[in-house]
Amino acid sequence: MELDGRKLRILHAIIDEYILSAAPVGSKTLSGMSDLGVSSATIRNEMAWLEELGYLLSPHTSAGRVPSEKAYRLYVDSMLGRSRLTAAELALLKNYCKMRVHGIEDVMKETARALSELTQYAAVVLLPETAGNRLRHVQLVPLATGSALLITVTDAGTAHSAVIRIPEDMDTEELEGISRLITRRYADCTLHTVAERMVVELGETLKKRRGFLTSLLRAMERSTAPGAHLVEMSGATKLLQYPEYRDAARAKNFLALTEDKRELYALLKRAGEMEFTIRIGAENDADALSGCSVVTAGYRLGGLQGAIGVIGPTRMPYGKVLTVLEYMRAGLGEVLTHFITEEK
Amino acid sequence: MELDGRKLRILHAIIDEYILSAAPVGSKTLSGMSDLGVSSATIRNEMAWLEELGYLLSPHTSAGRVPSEKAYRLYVDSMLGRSRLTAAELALLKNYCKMRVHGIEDVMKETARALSELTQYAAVVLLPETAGNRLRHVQLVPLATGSALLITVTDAGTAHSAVIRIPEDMDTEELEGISRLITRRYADCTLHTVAERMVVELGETLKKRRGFLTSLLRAMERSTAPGAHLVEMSGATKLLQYPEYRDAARAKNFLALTEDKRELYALLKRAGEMEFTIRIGAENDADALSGCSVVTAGYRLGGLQGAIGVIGPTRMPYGKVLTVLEYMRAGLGEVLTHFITEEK
DNA sequence: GATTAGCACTCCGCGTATGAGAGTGCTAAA
DNA sequence: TTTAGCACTCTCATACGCGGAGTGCTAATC
Repeated sequence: MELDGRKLRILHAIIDEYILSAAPVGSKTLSGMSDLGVSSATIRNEMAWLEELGYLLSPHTSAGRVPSEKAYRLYVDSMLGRSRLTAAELALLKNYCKMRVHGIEDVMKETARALSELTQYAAVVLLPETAGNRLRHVQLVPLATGSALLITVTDAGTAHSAVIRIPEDMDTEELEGISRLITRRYADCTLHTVAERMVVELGETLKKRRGFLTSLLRAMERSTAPGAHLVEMSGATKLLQYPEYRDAARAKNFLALTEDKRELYALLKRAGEMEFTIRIGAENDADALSGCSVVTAGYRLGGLQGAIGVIGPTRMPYGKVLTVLEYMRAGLGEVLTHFITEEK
Repeated sequence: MELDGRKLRILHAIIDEYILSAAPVGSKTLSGMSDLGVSSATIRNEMAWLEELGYLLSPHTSAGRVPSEKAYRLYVDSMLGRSRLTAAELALLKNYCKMRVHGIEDVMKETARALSELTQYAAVVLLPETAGNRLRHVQLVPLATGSALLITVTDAGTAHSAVIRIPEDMDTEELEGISRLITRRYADCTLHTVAERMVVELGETLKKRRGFLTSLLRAMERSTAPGAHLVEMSGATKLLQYPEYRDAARAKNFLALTEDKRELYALLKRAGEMEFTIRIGAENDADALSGCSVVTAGYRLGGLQGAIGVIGPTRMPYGKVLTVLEYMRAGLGEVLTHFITEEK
């Protein structure tokens, strides 16, 4: 059942070669290029074993062998060698770290772009969650009669806005007063606490506006709720350059992820709690990701918690991708410093 | 040089048929199905003429004929019949109009989604411009020491935020004071006016903070500047279902638009000033749009001005698409009512 | 003179055949 | 246990032939 050293070395060589060439690898090429020191016939015997054990697949009788998902799993679990970045890649990363920070959305977009550029795969970034976060500021700005813009700022450094209906007789002064009241009273409370207390507590002082407060709270919860807008994706079309996405149906299947990000959100949400995750092929339960691998790195900074990740074919230089993610996470940390509210 | 009535009718029939079938249409099929009342031989003669005049193309000797871009241009200029929407389509539109409005970004996303759903092509929506718009509110919220979140609300009903550096000794009170000062003084001024006057005028009262005011203004201009975030695109992958995008290279070329929206922005920017525009194939100067047609409808609501549009193959039921755009524009108007600040 | 029927011609697409190439599995020898 | 050799299998590229679809031209017809 166990794989002896030579079988492992052969499997390793096959995976490395296949990641490079995307073509089934045969016994002859293998004996020729790697330093295994055995003939092609021996390798053939071992390959037959490896296929028996489920680590290799033959597309057909006389093609070479292709690593199975089980093989990749073994590869990342035990055979993974970290890799170094080239000077060009380091330069790109350095450049990224020096970017001018405008808003957190820009940071996410830039991060996704850079990550995709570095890996040449699709990159995804999960914005820091706001659920457990604290309120910083609330502002109501009148728009038309009967409607106003509600802006909620959390300590994640993000502003969320929503249009809400307001009573017709509510003027600018009153809106300003309510804004100030909420901000004063609940600054630095978690959103959860605000949701629990606000209507009850302020409802007493503002008896007449109780109904309004309720709808205000609903709008606040809705606009700060984690959702699709928290996911940034970049470079999805880069995958079209790889042979595994030549098939139009499969490409379309994958690209559907770009249109509806809820699936991605669910994916990254879980991954955000881990240092690293590598999900290979069918290990992703999303249909659109069949035949894809997803590698993610979670980050946590102050109260912020999010994740960055890369999506590509299962044939992926996992070591390299992990290294890039590691560097990228560090870079993101640097960039995000400005956004984090001081710990008290 | 002129096309007599029969040539026109034949050309019209060819275009209609080609839009339906996506396959070159021959003289025999044409004489069989349409009510031209002439034999295939006559049609052949006319087709030879039409090809001579540049309205038809033959992929090869014995395929049928395909309409040229010149033919589509003639078609939309003079032969276009408006079409009716089906009950299902009207239902979809009605449903769209009843959507719950949260923020203007949601409106744009929803509009693009619905438009793409209705036409089965890629849809784009240009957010109302803010350039000529007026300031409603400015708010500075402290984040970490030395940084704050700047929020600018315009009368387009949108909030723009940006992280800025602030002097270390500036406290919450002062930030609040400056916010209030700017809001009081410049509410309902155009952003242009604010940019011209603010630093000079307030610089006098706040001598010590002149440098800060300058960087504040820069951040305000930057975050409210029209840019890529103003364009919403939906359903780009729908185009993959059409035979003209089977070619992977072409598909990739087109999908690049999803990644970098500046090109789209430029495209829609010009279109926003027109009631309708139809740009066929090479009439779009963007490379990514070769072989595509872009149909747009501009809208203007209160001070807001934007555009909605559809991108698809040149083989497109232009009449139908125009009708959908017309309805959609009306629907968008209804939905946007809440966002428009009252005229004074 | 315009229209049409007829026919030769062209080109594509498809199915079949064929051969080279690559890789395997098995057997027998080292 | 390893290796050399060989027959076998399967794919891929190329070639060939053939039917189908459509055209252009010519001659007959209205």
